[in-house]
Amino acid sequence: MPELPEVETIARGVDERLRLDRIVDAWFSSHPQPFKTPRARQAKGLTGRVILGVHRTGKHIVCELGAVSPPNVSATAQPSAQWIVHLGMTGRLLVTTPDQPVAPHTHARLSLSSGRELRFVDPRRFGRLEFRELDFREPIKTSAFRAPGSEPLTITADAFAALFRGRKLAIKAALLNQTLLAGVGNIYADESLFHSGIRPRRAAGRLTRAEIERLRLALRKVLEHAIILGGSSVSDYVDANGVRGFFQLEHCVYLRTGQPCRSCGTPIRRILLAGRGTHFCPRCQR
DNA sequence: CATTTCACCTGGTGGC
DNA sequence: TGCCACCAGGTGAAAT
Repeated sequence: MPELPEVETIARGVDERLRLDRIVDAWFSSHPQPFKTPRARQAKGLTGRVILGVHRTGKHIVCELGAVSPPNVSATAQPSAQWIVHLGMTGRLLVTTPDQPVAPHTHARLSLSSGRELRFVDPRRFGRLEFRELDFREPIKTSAFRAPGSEPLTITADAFAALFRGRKLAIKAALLNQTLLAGVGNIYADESLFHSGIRPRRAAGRLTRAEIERLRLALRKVLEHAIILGGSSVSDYVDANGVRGFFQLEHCVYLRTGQPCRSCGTPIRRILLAGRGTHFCPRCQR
């Protein structure tokens, strides 16, 4: 479900609603797959902590947590632990009231002192939940979790070009590699390649400097626009409040196989690349 | 090392 | 209606 704009939308929603709320109880499902940190350690680590703030890095949602005691209830307090949520393909993170029906495939329920709940729901169980203690002797900048790749919203032209230099793999595969760029997935890879007029199969290292810069700017623009529209709801994505996004209405190629290109009318083509459905306009993209 | 393929899961859709 | 093939927002391990 979730790429950078969807994850950003969810993180902002959870931050707005749960900042300075306190976790009073934690329940987890019996399926082992979603738990990168064992359930018992997560339950023990989370219970009693204050949520100081929630943000996104790559496709990960990071909840900054304060110490259990003393009850430091200030958003500027130093975090002592983190709860890291990766949504995989079908994960949802929802702020609910306890009386709302529990959806099938709910794997985590955090009860909060405000009376609300934070729920993690994930039918396919590709998502992951992780709990980390932070070393208080280290500055927060070095101890905080960060996704490995560069952030596509802020990367410079030189750094972006350097990612692809000498690489023989397809540009689309490079865009999906999270150790290069953090947060780009199948939708925004296809859409940004369309807007920069580049064929997905082109070798990353053979793009001209001008093409690479077009791609960087198109990618940034598409991601920023998608964040403003609350992400893409292709089938079932919703934000932390259960609200669908609207960027799917702006898709030019993704899941538009056979439909006319919005720019030239040529039918959109679908190929398989890096194991993923890949959509492009054979006329607009060279 | 770089790159490609596949397994991990459930659910929805469309053809027969 | 049922059955089956195929498709779906991701990623990490294994193979090449």
